[in-house]
Amino acid sequence: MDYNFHEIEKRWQKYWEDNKTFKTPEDLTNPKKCYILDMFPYPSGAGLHVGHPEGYTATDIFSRYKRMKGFNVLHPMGWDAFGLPAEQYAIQTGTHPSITTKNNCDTFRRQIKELGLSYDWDKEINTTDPGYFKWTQWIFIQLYNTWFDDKLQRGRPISELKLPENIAKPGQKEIVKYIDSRRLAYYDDALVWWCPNCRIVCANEEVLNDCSHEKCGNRVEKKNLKQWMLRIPLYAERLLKGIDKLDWPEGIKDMQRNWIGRSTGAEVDFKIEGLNENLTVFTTRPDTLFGATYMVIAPEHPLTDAITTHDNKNSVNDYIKATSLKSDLDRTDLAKEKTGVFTGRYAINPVNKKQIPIWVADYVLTGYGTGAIMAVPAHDNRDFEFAQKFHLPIACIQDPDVSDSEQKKRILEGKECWTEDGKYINSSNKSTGIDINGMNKDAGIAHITKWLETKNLGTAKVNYKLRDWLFSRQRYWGEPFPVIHWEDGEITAMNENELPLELPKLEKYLPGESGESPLSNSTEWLNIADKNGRKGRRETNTMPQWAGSCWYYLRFIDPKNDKMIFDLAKEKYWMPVDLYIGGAEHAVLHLLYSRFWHKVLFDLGIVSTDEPYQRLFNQGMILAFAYETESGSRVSGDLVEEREGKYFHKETGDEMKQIVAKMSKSLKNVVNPDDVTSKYGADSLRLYEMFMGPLDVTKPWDDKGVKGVFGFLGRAFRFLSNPDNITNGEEDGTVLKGLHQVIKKVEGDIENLRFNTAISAMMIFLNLATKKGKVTVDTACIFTKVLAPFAPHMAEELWHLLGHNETLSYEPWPEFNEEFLKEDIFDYPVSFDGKMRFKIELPVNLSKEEIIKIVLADERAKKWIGTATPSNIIVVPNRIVNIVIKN
RNA sequence: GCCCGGAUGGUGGAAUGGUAGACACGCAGGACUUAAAAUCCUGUGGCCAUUACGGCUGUGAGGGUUCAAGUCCCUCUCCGGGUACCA
Repeated sequence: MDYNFHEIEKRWQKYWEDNKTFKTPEDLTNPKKCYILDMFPYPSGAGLHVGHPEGYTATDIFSRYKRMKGFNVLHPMGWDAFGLPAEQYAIQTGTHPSITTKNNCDTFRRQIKELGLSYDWDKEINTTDPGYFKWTQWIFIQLYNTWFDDKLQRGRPISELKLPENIAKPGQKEIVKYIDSRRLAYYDDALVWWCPNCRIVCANEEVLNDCSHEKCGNRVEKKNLKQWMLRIPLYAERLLKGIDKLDWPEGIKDMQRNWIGRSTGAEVDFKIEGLNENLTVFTTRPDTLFGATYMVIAPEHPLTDAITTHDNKNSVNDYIKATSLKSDLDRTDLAKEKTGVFTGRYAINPVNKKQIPIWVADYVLTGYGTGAIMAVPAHDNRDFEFAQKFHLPIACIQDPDVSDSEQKKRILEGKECWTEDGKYINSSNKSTGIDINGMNKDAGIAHITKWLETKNLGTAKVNYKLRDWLFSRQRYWGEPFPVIHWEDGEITAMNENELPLELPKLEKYLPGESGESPLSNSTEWLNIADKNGRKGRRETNTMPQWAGSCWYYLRFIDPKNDKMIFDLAKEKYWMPVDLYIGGAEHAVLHLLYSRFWHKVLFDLGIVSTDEPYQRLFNQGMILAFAYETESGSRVSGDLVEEREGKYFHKETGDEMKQIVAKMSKSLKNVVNPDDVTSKYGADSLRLYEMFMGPLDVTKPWDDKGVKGVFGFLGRAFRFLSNPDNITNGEEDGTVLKGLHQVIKKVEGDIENLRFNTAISAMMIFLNLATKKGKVTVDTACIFTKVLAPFAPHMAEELWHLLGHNETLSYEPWPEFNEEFLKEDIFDYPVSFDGKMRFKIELPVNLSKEEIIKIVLADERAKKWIGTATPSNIIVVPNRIVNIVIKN
């Protein structure tokens, strides 16, 4: 029978839909549950990309396999549908983003259904649906009403926050200020990039190196806007510790650890000459205080103005202005030369009372530590570079552990920087009574930190790179904040029963005059009054796209619940997510934000687990072939033709080099899954994407490769659908062995997400079976079940042809029998000095001595040994024999 | 600069420290066909032989550990991704 995939796939997709085959079980008593989650897509206007089905197929195989293993499976899909493109389309055409979004979701849903993915469509969610974002807003209110108890290391309701006496006395204003300073969500000024031409706030990535806006080319500037911020650093320690328990790729765990960036050190107070203020720095190397020869503060440091002396005001102000125009990329480029200006003022180094100058430089950032550093040029590369440029003193205080005497001399003279360990020198002072000379780094750090603490000059301190999360956007197409700004300055969160706060319909989607979002144009929506006539204004910022994706996995559990965020019993049953697959681009931001929200919800008793995603896997990007000329310029794919394995430019005739690059419109190398399914079918697309290589590596798409798996599916179908090939009675020994090998291999590979080798094992079995020409009904049924998670449409069809009336989606997964896998004979490779020379078949149960005896008696062994005497013979049972001759 | 990956035939890739190149693509030859497509069969890392189911060589480069290294360790080169000069 021909492999008519069009007909087969259509029929079974309809069957699954009509019968709701993949409906999530309601029975919560089955102890075996598996929650399998994809990173839900942003439904872009371009439709599905071949990158989407890669992860979706992987989770689908896993889901189908787990159902056959008797698990209750939750496998949902939805849309992360707030976002910029729909808003920009609205600005251009006036089409409401909800219309664009709906159309895009319809396309995505159709395309996904055509891939035969076993989602429970009753669980579909959409982040732009008021029934969904009602609860996103609700979570925001929870964050707003939560503070972090440092002692207990957990979030607690704001009502449980005790007021210190000195706060309670002065009055209501002080109390509000104090409480606001402890909330996880707060409202404050923050700097953002602003394009005066487009009247719009720009993301970092939209700002080019020369500070121009990539869309219009005009110069952008920094602007202070009121923004909502989330205090994620309070959870830094919890987020860091939680990583250890997770079954995630080590590389991703490392990236999260580095992002949180815990470092231990000390805060040290420096007296400022002529000011009644201290300059506090954070340092990981308090041991190098004796080498601190100057200080640097960030241009934005709150004391910059006070510190700068009259004579230096102009140069410092000019410098601050210049810095504000630099892009982050510019400022953080290490290759760029260091810049800075002297403030005219000095601080006093607490360990030796020496006067050291205070400079302003943009290599010190205001967001990290205290925004000020003590500079130790002899032992820090950046400080060294800066000191050399501005001729600041360099004092070496460590005798370096180097053998090269020339290098040692240079370091001791302050002509080279030394950042490794060494015994301290020049590190004692009689008046302060401190002496660490002769000590090594660890002892030095401990000693000085203790000294600072006893003298009240500093404290041991843990610092994190993780910064407060800027949580608002000046956009229309996002979740409105459920808060009201009252005319008297009070900010209140809306009541739960007033949610959701929906977006108003607008005539125009252009942003407001002063950088406010388009929502500021909707006066009717914007202005409200309370029952006492107090006037208030709604928040015009909206939430970032992260908001909806931070918690969507929770809503999938109970998406239609309009009374609660979800049913608690259902949450308890399904959480945590057992397998989460998506792109590595979310390694830090989404996954960290989401863990943060989850931990807050856990602290508030809303969710039952401390972590949301137990097992995570990142799929690799799918690239495509592209072509470039000898000089390296890339050429659109439709201008290139292949002749005899080489590639030529259609117009110039030049030979082109085939390279691998990201799919892009400009290279015309985007592969559309619809084209593949119409030509080869969904099962072939699924199988190819899994057969291309390991799931986690980036790999190039090759249309020719689809033919390979298409051929395999065709052979399998033609062989198994032909009754002449299916027999009754006993199965042949080699076929039976091959069958149990493939069951075992596929099972292990699915558990470890190694689908490429699982597919190759199935190919090997099919090659074996077709060579034999006949298999029994049992064998055919078992192989069909093994194939089912990968090529579900064809498997259902074969299952039906083999005489079954029900779907095989819930048929028990076949069990392999070790008995059939046992070997009597092993073909030993015999190697000499590690090089394999010949093979010899031996019974598996021979002793090492017997094996040596037989091997040495073999003519081929005699030839290789010659006149030499083997010095050693290694026998690894059922693996190898190695005869050592040399020496 | 720093962090995380990676480098194996013409191509995608396989290989618990134990036979390098499974499986597939491509290519070559053959069968079927008037022909082509489809399908099936055979071969296929390179070099030397082809009298031998012979030899030599081979996993980015160079060292090391080991009876044995694609795999472990060190140094280097190149490529991909991330990036916030983190004091």
